[in-house]
Amino acid sequence: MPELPEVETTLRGLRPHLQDRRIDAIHVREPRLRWPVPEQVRSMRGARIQSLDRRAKYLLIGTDRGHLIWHLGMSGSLRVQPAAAPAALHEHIQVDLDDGASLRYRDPRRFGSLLFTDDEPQRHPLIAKLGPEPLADAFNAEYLRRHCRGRSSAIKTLIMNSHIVVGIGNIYACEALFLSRINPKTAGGRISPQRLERLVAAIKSVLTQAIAEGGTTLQDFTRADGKPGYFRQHLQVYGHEGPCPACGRPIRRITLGQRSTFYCSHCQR
DNA sequence: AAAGACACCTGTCCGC
DNA sequence: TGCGGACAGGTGTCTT
Repeated sequence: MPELPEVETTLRGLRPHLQDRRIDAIHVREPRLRWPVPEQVRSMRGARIQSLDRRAKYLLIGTDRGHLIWHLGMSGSLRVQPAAAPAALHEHIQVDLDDGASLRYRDPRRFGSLLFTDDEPQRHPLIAKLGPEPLADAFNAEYLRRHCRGRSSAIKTLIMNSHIVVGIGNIYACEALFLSRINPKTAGGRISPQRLERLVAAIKSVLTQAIAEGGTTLQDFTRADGKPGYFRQHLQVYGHEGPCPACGRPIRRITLGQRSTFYCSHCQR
């Protein structure tokens, strides 16, 4: 479900509720997530939350006893509710705080994960080899060119590859390619530096706007306060099969790397 | 090394 | 109303 803007929205919503709180209890109702929830998580009772950060689509919760590393997968969401509120369906984890509130993790498909590390989170095997953040200066046209050079993969799969750049999922990959007028199927190695420059700018632009709108709610994404994100109304091609907003010809839907891909074959070349 | 398929799991929607 | 199939915001792992 969540791409970078949705995770960032979640982070910003959670921070004021979690910062400096003590963990009074952790209920793991269903440990069978993408990886089994480790035993150390259950023993975090009494830990003090000191920091809340994001790396790629991972939420990093720092405490005086180590870090929780939380990924929302396709269908995961985190919300703050009173500790006494009943658990919803598929609400697998509940973290009770010392102010009577609680953090609730709901994830119907269980593709998400909750991990623990007592090391620096950026050294965790899942995080250590990730590419740069898309909104950081390190992600620029020269960087992208280096990683596209000589590659036959479709540009869409390259920008969705977290070892090249993190945080770009199916929605924003489609949108950024539309904005930069690049056909998603084009081999990365056959795109000019000028067009890669446009693509980088489009990626930064669409992600920044989506964060400002609180992310995209398609079905069930909610922010920490339960409200939806409002970027959906700005989507130009994702989920659309009607007329292209630029030229009026039909938006095409194809499959690339086993993912639905929406684009305009007239505007995007 | 790179590219592509597959796996994980549940819910929803659509056509018959 | 029920059933089968396609599809869904992610990503590590396996095979070529």
